[in-house]
Amino acid sequence: MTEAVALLDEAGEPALTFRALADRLGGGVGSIYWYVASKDELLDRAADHVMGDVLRAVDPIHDDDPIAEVRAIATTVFDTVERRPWLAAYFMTDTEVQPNTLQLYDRIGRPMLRLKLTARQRFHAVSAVTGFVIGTAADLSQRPPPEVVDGSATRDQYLDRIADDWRALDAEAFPFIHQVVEEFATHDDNEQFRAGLDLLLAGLRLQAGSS
Amino acid sequence: MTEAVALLDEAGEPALTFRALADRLGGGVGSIYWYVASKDELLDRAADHVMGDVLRAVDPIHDDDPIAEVRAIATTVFDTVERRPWLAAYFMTDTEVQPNTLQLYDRIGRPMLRLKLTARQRFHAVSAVTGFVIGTAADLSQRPPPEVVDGSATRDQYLDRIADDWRALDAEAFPFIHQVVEEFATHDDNEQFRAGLDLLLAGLRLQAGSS
DNA sequence: CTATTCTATCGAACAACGTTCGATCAACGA
DNA sequence: TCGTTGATCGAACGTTGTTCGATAGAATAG
Repeated sequence: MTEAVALLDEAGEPALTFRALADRLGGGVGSIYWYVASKDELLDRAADHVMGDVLRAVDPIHDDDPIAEVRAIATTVFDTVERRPWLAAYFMTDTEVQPNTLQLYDRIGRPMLRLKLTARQRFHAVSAVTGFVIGTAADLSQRPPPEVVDGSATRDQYLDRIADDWRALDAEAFPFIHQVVEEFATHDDNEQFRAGLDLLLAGLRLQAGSS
Repeated sequence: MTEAVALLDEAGEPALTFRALADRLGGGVGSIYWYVASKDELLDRAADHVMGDVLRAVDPIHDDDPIAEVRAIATTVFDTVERRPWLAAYFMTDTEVQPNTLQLYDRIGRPMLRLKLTARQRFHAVSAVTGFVIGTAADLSQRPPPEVVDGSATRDQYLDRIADDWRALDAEAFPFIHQVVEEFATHDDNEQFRAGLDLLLAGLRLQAGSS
């Protein structure tokens, strides 16, 4: 059932309509409502289904350095979410129908137990990591512009156009953008995520060291 | 025009429909389409309108310590976005119709110019901060559950119920959750955000110091 | 064996939404 | 006076999520 959902969102988020799903399953529209109560719950369950895969992919990860282990897990989560823009909005929205997500949350926090931190610090650290991973993924793989969807331009062309717009800005009114526009034009999403994550984890390491 | 929009989303996001907005403005439905091309653009512009307020609120902020200045700006942005769950999804989605957002982006990066970093490091740092702020705000002020919307339960009651569910989990299968559930039950969103932001900024300070 | 409940399916119908479109009207310059 | 332009309006269209009663087989009870 949710297998068919996972297949459908590979063809874009707004393509997942109750009627399209019913057709794909060879059933009626109303039947789906026997299994889920609403579309929100459908997407909650679909998101949790994906997190089940992440959970399995993350299972063998181990590192003697707790922070390195968190980093490896976070990177795996990011790679998965970044490929599925719809996922970010339904991550951890209803833990009652998302058991896999709950397990993943615990999995991220487990290495932190080996760090010398207070319970509160640990809670804040894990929340910060998940927030950063999901937030950055949502930010980077944001709703693609119409001209990319209809195929009249590639994603690279779109980004190049933005870079050109930025270059045309006044250097005195926008000193920072003026300086980093070339970085923006040549940036790589994954590298950008890892750089931010490393900043966060460096701060965490500092905190764990000076307890 | 967008003033009316800013008023309407105070009454919830899905309440902003073209018909409701037209009624509020005392005009026709079609008239709105003379000013905006689609609902996406309407929300893009509404988001940018709010960012204009943020920009003004942030203007007088100055601190000799660049990182402290970034912290103050980020906190202001967070406070604004957290109060408006719909905002996160439309932050920096189309800079062509969001001049204020573009200015704000530059404003966040400007103190970083005083840090000893490479252009690439600066770009990554600002992206990390904005991603963290927006992502965490979206995560914390996520779509409220139905029972809170219809007033049959308060937000605190809802969180208490989740905490109870978490307490009922097996301590061996969920060691981390078991340890932090009390922190979750008594947590404060703002404190949680600031703790994560401070981790991120501590990492940044480390990087700037060891250049 | 029969009657009754439960599980599961189905699609017509409803209300609400974003969007399109042609009609309309005032203002203005030629 | 006429045609052009800026601006407004609401009826209409297609799609969406959701509700509902009808239906039929399986299981269970008497």
